[in-house]
Amino acid sequence: MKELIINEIHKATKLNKKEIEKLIEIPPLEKMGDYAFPCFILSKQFKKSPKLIAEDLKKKIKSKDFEKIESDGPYLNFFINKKKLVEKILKKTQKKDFGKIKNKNKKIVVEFPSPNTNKPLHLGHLRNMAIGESISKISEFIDNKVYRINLNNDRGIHICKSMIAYKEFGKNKKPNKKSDHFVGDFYVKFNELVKKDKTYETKAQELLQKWESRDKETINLWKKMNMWTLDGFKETYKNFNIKHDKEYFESKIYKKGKKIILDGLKKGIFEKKEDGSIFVNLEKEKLGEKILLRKDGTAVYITQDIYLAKLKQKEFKFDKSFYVVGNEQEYHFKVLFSILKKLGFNAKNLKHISYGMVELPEGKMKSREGNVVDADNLIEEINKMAKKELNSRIKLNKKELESRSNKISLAAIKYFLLKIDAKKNMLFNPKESLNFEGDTGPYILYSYARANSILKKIKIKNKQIKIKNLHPNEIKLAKKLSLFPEIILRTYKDLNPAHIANYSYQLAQTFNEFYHSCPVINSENENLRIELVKSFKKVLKNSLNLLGIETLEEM
RNA sequence: GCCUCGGUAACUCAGUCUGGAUAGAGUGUCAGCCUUCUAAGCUGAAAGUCGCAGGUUCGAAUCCUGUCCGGGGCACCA
Repeated sequence: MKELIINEIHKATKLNKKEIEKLIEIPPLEKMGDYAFPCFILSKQFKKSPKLIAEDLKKKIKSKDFEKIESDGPYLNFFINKKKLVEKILKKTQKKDFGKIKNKNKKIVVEFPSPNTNKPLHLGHLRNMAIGESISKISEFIDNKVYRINLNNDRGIHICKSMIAYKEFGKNKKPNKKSDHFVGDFYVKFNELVKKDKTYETKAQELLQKWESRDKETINLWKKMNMWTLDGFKETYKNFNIKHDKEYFESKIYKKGKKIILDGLKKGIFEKKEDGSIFVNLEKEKLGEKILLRKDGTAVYITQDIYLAKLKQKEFKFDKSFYVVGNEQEYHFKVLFSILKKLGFNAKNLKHISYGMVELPEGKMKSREGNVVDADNLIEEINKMAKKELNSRIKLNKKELESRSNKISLAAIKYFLLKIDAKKNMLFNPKESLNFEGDTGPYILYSYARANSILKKIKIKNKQIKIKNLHPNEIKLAKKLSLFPEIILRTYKDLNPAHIANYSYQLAQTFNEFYHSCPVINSENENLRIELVKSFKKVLKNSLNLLGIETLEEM
């Protein structure tokens, strides 16, 4: 359709086709037509006002392929045959691979959420996981092979802090609650202790040294507490529907990478200071100098990340590697990628998927002080809300209630976390953030269930579609459906799931308008509407799937 | 100080990449709609100096410059 318009304008104006394509736009209002060509650009060439040009063009272009062409001020508006359009869209949307971008066939590693193992996961991790999972799903949709991996930050001073508090107050107790929460309580406890008595800071440092010298008692406690935390994480991942293909542990790799640095030194990529420490000069990249090996020869954090990048390359032979990590580490990744580039790595294939913090009305979340929105508690709370809603409308057996409330609550949380542009900080107001009405996950699920409900009630009839008069909301729905591929393209380009989230909502909203204005069963356009509903279900299910959200046939 | 990301309705956010017609949603407020496919819904109303000031352009929320406010970063921490 668009090609036709381009050709006609080309014939009439001699503008080159690519330029015309760029100029053509979709008018803001339905009554202004389906496509518009703004004529401002021609006013110099023809030495006439754009308004007159639009009128002239209208006379010149007389194509039977359009319903009508109108000049509206400086715009030339094209009205295309709606019946043909809707038929075309239906055909397209019902193809199996609608929206897919094929033959990419790349291997992609996605790393998330890489938690510290001294406290349970919080809302920030949920945002991380929602984004990580969605990016993975989108990559898979583009026909890539995706490996989800996780790097556990299971050593270091923060771990020792929880350990100190446990030694002091734990009395060798075993967890009497979800085990990662049990460990996290000691982390909070430590920070209370340190406020009163600064020597605890030193004690933690000493414990870290003991740990590094492989002191048996320390290692055993560390193993025990880490296991508790990791067990807890496993349960949270499961509840949030996250699975990893591989887990890495910082404790196993933190000393590695030394050889890479020494080789780099030999090749002159890195430099040595007088005190013996090795650093990289990134002044050219405006990133300053970065130490890679301490003067005593030990590795720093970035050293292991250099090693891990190489290890991942060896193990997965990836074409692309995504790091889903908060925006406070943007500098770290800039430095990391620059170093890897110097080492001959194809750094273009590495990408930090940066996202903003989740803030509370009172400000930043602080695990240290315990004022965080805990991941498990939140999931449970929202689940309760969903159950209450369900119980108020319908009687269900326990299993079905569990299954539905589970999907609804996860949809609510994931949609809430994904609908906001990943790079932006977002606000979580516990009192009002997660309701089930309006721009929410449950609203979208509801529209899907309604669509299903229609299809359940139809009797099978002849499939031939005869379109009588089209209702504006039928056209609107069809047009919205047809946008799916470009949304996918944009999402993949920006690696930002928010585009799909917003599209899903708009699609659901458009469907609900259609639902109210266009009864399906026994209507004049019944067969057409059935096909529209089918397409809607298909496209919405795909969209939600890309957000890691499961649909419900009934709600 | 330097780097970076934000600032759009009372609140939470789209729209900025790729400039275009009357700047859109949701929440909240107010007013309607359930003997008809699920009211977690729909319709309507009120609500906006698009932080501010310049510039580019026929045209700027969108591009450029400056500036103010807020977040984050600039470790031989992780």
